[in-house]
Amino acid sequence: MAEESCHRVAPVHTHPEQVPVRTALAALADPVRLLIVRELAGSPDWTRACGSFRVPVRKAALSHHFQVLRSAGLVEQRDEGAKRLNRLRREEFEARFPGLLDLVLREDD
Amino acid sequence: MAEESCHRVAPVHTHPEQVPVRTALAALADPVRLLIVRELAGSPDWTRACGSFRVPVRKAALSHHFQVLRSAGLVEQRDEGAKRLNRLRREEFEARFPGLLDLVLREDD
DNA sequence: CCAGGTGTTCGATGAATGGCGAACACCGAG
DNA sequence: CTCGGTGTTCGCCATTCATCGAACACCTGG
Repeated sequence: MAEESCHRVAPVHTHPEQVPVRTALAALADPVRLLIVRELAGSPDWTRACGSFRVPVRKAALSHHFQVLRSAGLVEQRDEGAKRLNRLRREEFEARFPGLLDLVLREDD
Repeated sequence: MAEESCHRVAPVHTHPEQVPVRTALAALADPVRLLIVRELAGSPDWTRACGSFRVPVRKAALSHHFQVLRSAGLVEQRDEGAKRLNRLRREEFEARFPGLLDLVLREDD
């Protein structure tokens, strides 16, 4: 019945199309998540593991933030060996919330 | 020294230009405030008093939400007799956060 | 197989947020 | 002036949220 071999449980994703506006706004309203999204926007897809971001929180909190970002349709994750690589869902998110991503990326604040 | 006559203290406003993105996003991420903004968007300027909105909270909470909306540069208020009339700061907010207002107004969710 | 690195999950905790009623302040109508 | 309506402020309470350390699971390199 198993689709693939005996790998660890894949992360649960939500497609931007299914995301309510409030969820997207709330996800982007947090300082740490904003850091992650911006840093991720400046890196090629699938080049950043979760632990590679320069954020002022520890692993547990970081893991929680990635859960929120997945639920908001902002981040996609894939397991690569021991690491979990990330990708910003630019196109899909832009299609669902036009201009929103640009808005938070073009900020210094 | 008084600018006008002996009126009650005017509400404190923040211009959208001075509003950090996080503040704007957080303000719009609340269900009640979203109701207010949407209802306000469907009414002409200065035609809606605070108490005239169909929201599921009482006066005290409502007053709090308007405080948040003012701080986020979303709403402007003016005293007219005993009532406090409201206006959605469409132009200014749009200039500061292009597309954001349209995004939350074009939603059914 | 073992060790080290990566990430998740599980309570616990403290802070922030949103809600309420009550009390107060202000205005216009009578 | 008194009253009813409008809105703010003040405690107080409940819920949510971000954070942590510790324990666990998984993968890779030796």
